[in-house]
Amino acid sequence: MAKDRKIDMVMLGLLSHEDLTGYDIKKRIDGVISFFWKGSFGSIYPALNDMEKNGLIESRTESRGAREKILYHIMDKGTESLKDWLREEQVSNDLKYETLLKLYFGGVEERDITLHNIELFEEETRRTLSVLRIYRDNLEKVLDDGDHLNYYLTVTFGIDTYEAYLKWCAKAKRILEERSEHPEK
Amino acid sequence: MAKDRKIDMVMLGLLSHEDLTGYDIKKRIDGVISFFWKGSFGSIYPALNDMEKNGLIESRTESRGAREKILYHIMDKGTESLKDWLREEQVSNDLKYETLLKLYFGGVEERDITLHNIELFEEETRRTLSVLRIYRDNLEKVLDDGDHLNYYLTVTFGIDTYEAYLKWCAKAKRILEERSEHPEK
DNA sequence: ATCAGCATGTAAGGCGTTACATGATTCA
DNA sequence: TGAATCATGTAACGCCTTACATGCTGAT
Repeated sequence: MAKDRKIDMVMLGLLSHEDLTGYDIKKRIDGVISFFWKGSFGSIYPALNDMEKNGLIESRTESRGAREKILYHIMDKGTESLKDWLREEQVSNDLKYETLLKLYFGGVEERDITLHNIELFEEETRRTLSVLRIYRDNLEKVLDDGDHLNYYLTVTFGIDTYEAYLKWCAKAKRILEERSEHPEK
Repeated sequence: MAKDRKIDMVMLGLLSHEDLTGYDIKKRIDGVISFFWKGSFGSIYPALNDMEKNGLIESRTESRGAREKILYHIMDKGTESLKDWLREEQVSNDLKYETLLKLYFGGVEERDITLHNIELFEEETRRTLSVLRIYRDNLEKVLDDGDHLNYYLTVTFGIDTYEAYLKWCAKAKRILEERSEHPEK
């Protein structure tokens, strides 16, 4: 029955640094975090309400003109909950690579299709990689701050794995092309 | 409203080679496939029924003694559906790395915790890697067959990225340890 | 005999997405 | 004045997991 909603941890993590609105949280998640975790308004707002009911966070309303916004602040119980999660041994890295599914079952179609799908993946990887490198360059300047080191390591994880993806793409394309030119009987 | 249940494609992909029971499918998914896609009985059996209703697959009952098993066979409509999916440009690679979430927000806890979490990830990666290498060694012997090439490329993707993970782990641990010994005030 | 593995399912519930609904503000 | 962005939410629905329920078979 253990509640297992990781979006709560994402939000507590963000709120441990500053007070934010649901909308702010969404924007933050759409940044670097989206590389390894995603979240929509439909999951953010209900989760914020739940967490407030459970005393993990607290809200206050601020108005600028007629417009109101709801800022959330983390409570001690929220910080504890975040720390407990960090200390849990068990993690689930749930990876759903549709690209690999298509690669694995690509044998039912012509080899060109597989090649094309790899190229699509390659382009997408290249795009993400260039974004991650910008994040890294910015983080490198402020590595002295404790939190920034964590951010930096996370971003380099992304860069290193995406570079490995690109190397694999080159190799896979070469193998597929070789086999197309010199098909075994 | 487009049905987007990828487990259908996994099952059609498996059934495109041989007739299988739901139980067989589960076993296959728990093999190499589990590295990039997962499936439980609770998702497999209902999906098989849906696909039969939609004419993508067909079932027949075989009995051995008093025991019955339901074997599924792919129909032309199923093969077409599989091929259409392979030709679709749009893919979603949905990666949820809880490890990276903990790394990113690890700044609220002591550095030891982050280090420990990296070590847990490293061990897990090492375990998976050794399994993937066994798959690769077996596939290398039968590369002449068309489908095996696809399986081989998929497995090498896993190996290459997992090796990159390990390299990153070593680097990250070194950086964290350096910073702990010579902390910047 | 007993236990692991074969074999098929259902029920409850959690998590999440997309689309919808609403309205204010800012900037070109 | 119109579009983009700020801002908060709900409703419907889809997908999946876990746990439960059941019973056969083969090997030790």
